[in-house]
Amino acid sequence: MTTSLDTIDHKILKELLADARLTHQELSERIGLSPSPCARRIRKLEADGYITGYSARIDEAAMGFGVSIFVSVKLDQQVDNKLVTFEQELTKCPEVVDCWLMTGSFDYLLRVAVRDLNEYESFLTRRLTKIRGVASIESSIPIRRVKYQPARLS
Amino acid sequence: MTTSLDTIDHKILKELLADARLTHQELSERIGLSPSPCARRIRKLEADGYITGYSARIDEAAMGFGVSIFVSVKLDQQVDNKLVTFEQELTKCPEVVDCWLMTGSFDYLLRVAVRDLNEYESFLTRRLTKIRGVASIESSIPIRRVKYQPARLS
DNA sequence: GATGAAACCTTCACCCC
DNA sequence: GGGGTGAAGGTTTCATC
Repeated sequence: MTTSLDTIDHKILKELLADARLTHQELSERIGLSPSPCARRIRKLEADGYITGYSARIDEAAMGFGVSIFVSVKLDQQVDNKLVTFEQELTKCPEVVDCWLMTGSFDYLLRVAVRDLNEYESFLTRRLTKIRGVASIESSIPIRRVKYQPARLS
Repeated sequence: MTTSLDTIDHKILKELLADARLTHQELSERIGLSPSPCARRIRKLEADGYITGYSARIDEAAMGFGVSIFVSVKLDQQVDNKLVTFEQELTKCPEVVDCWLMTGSFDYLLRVAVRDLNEYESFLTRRLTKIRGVASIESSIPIRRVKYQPARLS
């Protein structure tokens, strides 16, 4: 099923990462191939799981959610049902855009996107601290995103 | 230029966040509109900066970069040229997929995507610690991504 | 916001190396 | 195995209502 990727596949991924709405024709011109093998390769990259979908890039600030906060969360116990409860509740929160289960001194690292610090306060007091098992919370405020790639390619 | 978004615009953004390659026809069926006003609204959302582009979602693990590490970096001084140097060097590193300038006890928060911990070690020793002004580094290893949305919509 | 026609793109069978 | 060609069908676009 899955063979390893060659140079052309890498070029296709790079172009589609930059612009997913490229037509097969334009893509084929950029990588120096005709449209039909191009389309075949894209289908294979999708079937093999290299490409999992396509997303619009949406400007969070334009949407009114220009403030991001990183939140480190510690639970009182790392037992399975506490983790499950926390994750279920958290998945429901639209403010939480990214969440990782961590090793080390904290259990979860979250990125929360909010309108302003008032909205963050109500998220903290009404939602996050209300989840059973949450022992402590530490907030870190970023100034600016310096670099962002949705995924590493090379 | 920018008027606020109505329900239909929100539906369009939601659908394009989930699948950026939807045709205008299919999108119009899902939101209950005909294709051409649908296309007009998309162009307006792009022109007004709500949609900044379209990306393929690429599976980092499939690409061989299945290990993510969060790295907190502190510089010896927060003077402007140290920040500029650090950011320039960092932008060149393919391993660094996400980087934020932070307030508080650390200066930068990075997410690094690597093949394995050996590659991470060589990134640390050969690249990150070689950048002038880096005073200290703390690595945190995630187990699993619990939730991920490229952007908050509501 | 809808309609319809022209231009464009995708797709597939088929051919080639 | 992979890349190219051309024709059929579908999609986008634009003027128009």
